[in-house]
Amino acid sequence: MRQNTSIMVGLSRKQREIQDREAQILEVARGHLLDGGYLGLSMDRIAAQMEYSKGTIYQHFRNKEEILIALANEALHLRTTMFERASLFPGTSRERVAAIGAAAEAFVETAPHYFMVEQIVRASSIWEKTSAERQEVMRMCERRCMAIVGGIARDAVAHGDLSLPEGVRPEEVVFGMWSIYLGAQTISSSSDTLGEIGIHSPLTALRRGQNKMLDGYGWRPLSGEADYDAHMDRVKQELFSDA
Amino acid sequence: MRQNTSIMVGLSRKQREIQDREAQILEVARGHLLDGGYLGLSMDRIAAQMEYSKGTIYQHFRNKEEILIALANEALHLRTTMFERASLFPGTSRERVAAIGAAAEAFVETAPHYFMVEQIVRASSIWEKTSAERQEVMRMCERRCMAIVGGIARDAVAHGDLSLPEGVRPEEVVFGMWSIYLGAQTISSSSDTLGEIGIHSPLTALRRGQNKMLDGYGWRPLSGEADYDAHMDRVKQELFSDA
Amino acid sequence: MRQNTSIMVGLSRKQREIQDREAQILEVARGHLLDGGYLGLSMDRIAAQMEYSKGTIYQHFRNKEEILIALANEALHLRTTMFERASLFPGTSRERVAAIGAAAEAFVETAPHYFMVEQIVRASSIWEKTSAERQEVMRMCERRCMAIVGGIARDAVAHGDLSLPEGVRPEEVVFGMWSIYLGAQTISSSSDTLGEIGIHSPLTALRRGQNKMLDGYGWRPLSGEADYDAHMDRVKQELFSDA
Amino acid sequence: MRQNTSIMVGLSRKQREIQDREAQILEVARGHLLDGGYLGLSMDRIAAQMEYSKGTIYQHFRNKEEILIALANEALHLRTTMFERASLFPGTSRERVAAIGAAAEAFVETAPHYFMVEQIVRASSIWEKTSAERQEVMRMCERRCMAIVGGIARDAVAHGDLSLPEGVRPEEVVFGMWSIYLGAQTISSSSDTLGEIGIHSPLTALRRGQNKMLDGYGWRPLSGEADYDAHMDRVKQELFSDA
DNA sequence: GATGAATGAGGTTTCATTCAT
DNA sequence: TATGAATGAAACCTCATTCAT
Repeated sequence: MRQNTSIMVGLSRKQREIQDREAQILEVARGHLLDGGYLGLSMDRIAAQMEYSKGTIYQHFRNKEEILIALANEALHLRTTMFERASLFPGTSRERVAAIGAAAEAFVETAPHYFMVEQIVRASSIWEKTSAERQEVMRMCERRCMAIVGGIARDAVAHGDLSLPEGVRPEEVVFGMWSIYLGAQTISSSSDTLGEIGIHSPLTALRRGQNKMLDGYGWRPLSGEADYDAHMDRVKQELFSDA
Repeated sequence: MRQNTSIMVGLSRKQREIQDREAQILEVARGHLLDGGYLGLSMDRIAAQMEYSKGTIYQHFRNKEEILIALANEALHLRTTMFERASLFPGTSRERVAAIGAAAEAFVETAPHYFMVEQIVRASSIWEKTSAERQEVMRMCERRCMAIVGGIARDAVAHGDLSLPEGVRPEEVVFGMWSIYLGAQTISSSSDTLGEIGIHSPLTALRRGQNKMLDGYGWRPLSGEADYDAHMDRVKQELFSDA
Repeated sequence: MRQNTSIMVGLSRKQREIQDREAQILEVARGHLLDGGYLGLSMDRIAAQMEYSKGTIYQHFRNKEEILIALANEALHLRTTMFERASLFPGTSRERVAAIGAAAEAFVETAPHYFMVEQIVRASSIWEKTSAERQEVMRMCERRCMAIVGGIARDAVAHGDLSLPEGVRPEEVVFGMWSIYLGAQTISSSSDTLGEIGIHSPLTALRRGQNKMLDGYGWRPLSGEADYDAHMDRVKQELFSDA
Repeated sequence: MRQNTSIMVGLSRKQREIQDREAQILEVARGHLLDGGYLGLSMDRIAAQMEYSKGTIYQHFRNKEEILIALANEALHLRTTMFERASLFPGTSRERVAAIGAAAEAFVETAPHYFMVEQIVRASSIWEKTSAERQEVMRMCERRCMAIVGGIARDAVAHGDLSLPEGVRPEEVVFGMWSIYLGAQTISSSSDTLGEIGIHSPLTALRRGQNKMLDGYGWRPLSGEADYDAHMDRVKQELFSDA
């Protein structure tokens, strides 16, 4: 998360403190966002909790939205990183998409605040106030994620694991995965009565639903049903259990 | 949309006026919500546009959140109604689920504000302020929607159109559909650069993705690929073109 | 000053109170402006002193600048009224311009805050934030003042008291008077060491300077030097001693 | 404009640098003042534009007001210099006063920022915060200007070009000129609708008004009306066209 | 029942100034 | 001597909510 560790080598204590301050602010902001949503995020509150003055906060972030965007950047950064690691997990193309799924699960589980940030940013109409350069970073990350997963799909096509009908682009398959994951995770995180309507294990449901979709597309499956779960749990365990 | 017309039979003129006013308030609120998000919703603004006083608004809704919940109720009500109509569309079980998909599409297309309301309510942490009774209405509607689509899946199982593996409940399939629709519609409505990342027709992608998933589950398909589109467009045309 | 007295007839006590509140706010604002200049004017301070809440102030004036403009309106209103009264003072045309001068003096003496308001408004770059309609009121008053004094000059020309050279419009003479009065009063109110540089009676100097200018233009003079002072003092006494 | 060049002779390089920096600060401040008024002047902004740190600025000027005063000093200095040059222009006493008028015009035209600075300093209630010694410099300059123009008037009296009535001091005539110039220039710079109220050439009006006043005082005139304009334009051309 | 003035906490933002490094 | 992070008071403004008429 502390993405600038390398830059910090060789700085004086004071300089390090300053570098850290930005990260601290974001940490606090993250907390507020988590238990208050967008409205829970307030410069006043951040300053109060940090025991810094409001002015100090403003020296790091020109306005509230910049904080939100910075958090979103961090979120996308983390997601991208996790997707990248997952995409390199050795195995068949089907195992590699599954690994991405595992990464998506791990993302929500280990960094629920970041998932929330993404949701809020998606919903808010804060884009006007935001500096163009930060916006660009966001779009870049989105493209990157798409590229990673899209690349696996293209590999699958190239290796003959997946043969798409005329006029269907690999990105479309990715869109399907993206949708089902986003939808399922949104529902899971916002509904507390899933059990009542018969969904006892959203995670199982999500995994199976997504596998069935890929099966439907004709993506060469693993040998047995249970293999998916085993594989995904292994990916989570090996790649993301520390985070 | 004036969903309570039937309730109003037998009320005095005065009582009808009151009922109407409530509907008017919600109408205005809906507009504000649409072009300003949650922050665009303000009691002052509603009162101003309605040419009623703030006090009057408060006589109908104890606080702002109540308005939001009322809107959410309307939204769910509409969705439920649309799903019900769709579920009655004659045809095979596979045609009937497809009809539900068509209803979900029509819902977003004809009532984007309601879709937005649902999103906002899902994201907000307003639940504490809300009267328990209104919350209950919301849950009821959710259950209802699930029951409708779940019913189709059970029918499919009963008719041998769909045979689920051991341990898989029909609700799980519905959860898959729900996820993919919610995810795809969320992405579509919040990202303006889908084209850039290779998704040129989100609707096509959504329909195919969902169909592939149902195929994957082994739900007896329609005879040809093109049939789905034709069928869904027909459902939208016949059932929801007026809304 | 309380320019809407007539409107207030027939209003309930409560309604009168409300009407008055606006006037009270302006009164307080006037005070702050007087001993703190533009920077001394603050919504918070007004609210504090009035023992009303900030919100209440904002219900009367959308922003700080509106208060300033309202004060400027009052100022111009008063000035216009005083000029009108002066212009009707019976006598020769030369006596009537002199009466205007007397009015200008009386204005600064009896309402120094309003003079200050005019100065501040003239200097500030607040014009963008201001509602167009209020701006128009200001321009109207300016035009009105010019018309009153210009009218006297035209009368003088018509009666043969003043014969202007080819190409000189009566408004030009008014501009001269306006300039000399504005300049002299500005200097007087902002310099506390005039004595040191040899100006022991700015008022005398102003009166004589302006008279000499009108003499220079060939405006038919009063019979003797001392007459001007006597006349102007009389005008001030008779028309403006109460204000 | 760099008024302290002469002072700088004999200083070490270091000392010169410091002197220069002070001048640079003022240059930047002048710009900000011009397009933002008093509120446009901010230590942060100055530091940012100078690429020096705020602390450094504070080493030169104890506070913001000191900067303002320094600018006012520069303004008065320039005005004094211009008046001095004008006062030395050869010719009759009437031509020399006219030359002062020309200088006053040139001042506003070539250094509108300084005119603005004078206005701001005159209006603001910043006097308490200012160091006494700087204030004294300001007063000195004011006295100096008065002395220059007053000297011309005294010369005129001495040469029999002007005979003032009993009890009228030459300074009074100067006060008249000062007033009319300050007033006319203030109006011109702050009113954008002079045309609408019949003042099409404020400069012409100002020149004539002031001439008529001096005529009224009996100051020996030039031979013809047009001579004034010609003379003043010549003074501006010869003495101030470079500035 | 309707009104809308009043409330006042809460929010964002700016800026002159200080001070440890 | 230069720096610029930190300060914190103070400004502007908004808005959900209450309550006397």
